[in-house]
Amino acid sequence: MLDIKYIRENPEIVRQTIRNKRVSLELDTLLELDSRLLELKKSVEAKQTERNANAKAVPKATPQERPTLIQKGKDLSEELKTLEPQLKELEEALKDLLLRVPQIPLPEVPVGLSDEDNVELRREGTLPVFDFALLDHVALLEKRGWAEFERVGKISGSRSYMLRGDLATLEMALHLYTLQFLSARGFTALSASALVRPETLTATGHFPGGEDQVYRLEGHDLMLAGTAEVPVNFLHSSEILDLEQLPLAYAAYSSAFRSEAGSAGRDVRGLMRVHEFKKTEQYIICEGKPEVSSQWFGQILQNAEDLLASLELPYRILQVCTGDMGAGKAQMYDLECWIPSEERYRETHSCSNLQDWQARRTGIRYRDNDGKVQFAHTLNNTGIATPRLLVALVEVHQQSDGRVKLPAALRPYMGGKEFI
RNA sequence: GGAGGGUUGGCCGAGCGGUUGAAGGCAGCAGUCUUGAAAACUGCCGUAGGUGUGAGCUUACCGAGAGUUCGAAUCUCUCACCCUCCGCCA
Repeated sequence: MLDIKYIRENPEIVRQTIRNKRVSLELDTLLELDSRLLELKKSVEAKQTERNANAKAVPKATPQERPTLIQKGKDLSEELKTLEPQLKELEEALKDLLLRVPQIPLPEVPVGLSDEDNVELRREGTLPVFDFALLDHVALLEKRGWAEFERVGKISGSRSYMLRGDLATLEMALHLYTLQFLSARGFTALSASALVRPETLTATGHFPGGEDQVYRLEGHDLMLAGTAEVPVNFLHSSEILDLEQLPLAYAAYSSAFRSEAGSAGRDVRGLMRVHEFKKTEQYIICEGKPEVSSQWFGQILQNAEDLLASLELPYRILQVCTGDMGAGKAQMYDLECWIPSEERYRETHSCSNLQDWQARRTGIRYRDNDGKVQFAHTLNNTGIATPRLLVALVEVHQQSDGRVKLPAALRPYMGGKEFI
């Protein structure tokens, strides 16, 4: 959410952003609604002032004057009963539109229409060379008995899976490793539930717009979040924090649920795109200054890079363009890991700086050194998401005999084994 | 799932249908005193909006929403959450 005052004062910047981010929104409708609301509000408040003054006069009035005052109060109350709902309606309509106004991207963000316009910043790591016929992860997992795919269809339908044996423990090892890795860098580990109220998804910015991506529980006002960003963001909703409490850096492990509506036919096989996965997410709430959040952006990007490097996985970094970045984001980089069987990089991490866009929706504020209440900035980046990362891991580190060589960093978490 | 009790400002806590945006305390800020600090004393000290150069004026908000009333933190209803007991359960 942007400050309505900012929108009033900078309509052209906002208009341009709406265009660049390919958001469907009529800014003029919003501005017109805003001025109508302001006008109506003034007249309602005038009536309210009158009503309050009148009501205050009643107890002081003589018994003779009293009936007149009470009648006047009744009349005012009657008028307000028609005006107030109108006001409320306008307020809600304006809020609906305000929730759709995108965050202004940072100046360096490339303008573009789709993921094709994302800019590759660099590639890291060495691509593996195989002197044998490499297996894709599905073949490898089947060969090693590391997953259930077909049988699971009868349990949970398509895009579901079970990990078996060493791969099941490897998944947990990865998350434990990540949690400890981030804890060592000052993060607070969280094990979060993905079960959330709808308003938490509005607060993050997934709603309005992403409703069809989210599973909802029949008969309950609860949904299954697609990332721990959702519950963690709402942890501090409506709070006014002390400056000393910031930054809050969380490493949050949770299940993540995605309906994958609209991606039928894509990545239907294997572990690449599933309905339920496990993710350890980096989530930052920091002081609401661009230089502070930008520094954190660099830090959580670095954390992810260091994790991937320690897992000995080649990856590349993409600077995501305006058309592909999501309404709330001021800046976004994707990390993509090399998938040997596909001979291409696939997204495993998404690093975002929302600045105050999310904090405004959520009401995450703090008192600055002057005692003024400010909105915080929030950022998030994947730490590790499985099983997608397992795809890269087993494929890159596979051996000719079907074994997988574990990167040294993971061995302590896998009983010291070098191979599985 | 059943029964009961609760939800008030950063925290604790009072609150009769009218002069309460809310006593009192703590914390915080400023000042007096002091070489300095502490103590003591004095003052300030919720959020969001409108309006005004400004002091200020004004509106909303006492878990959320609706209602009764000239007037609601105070009364009624619905919901959410918290606590206690019972049941069930990992």
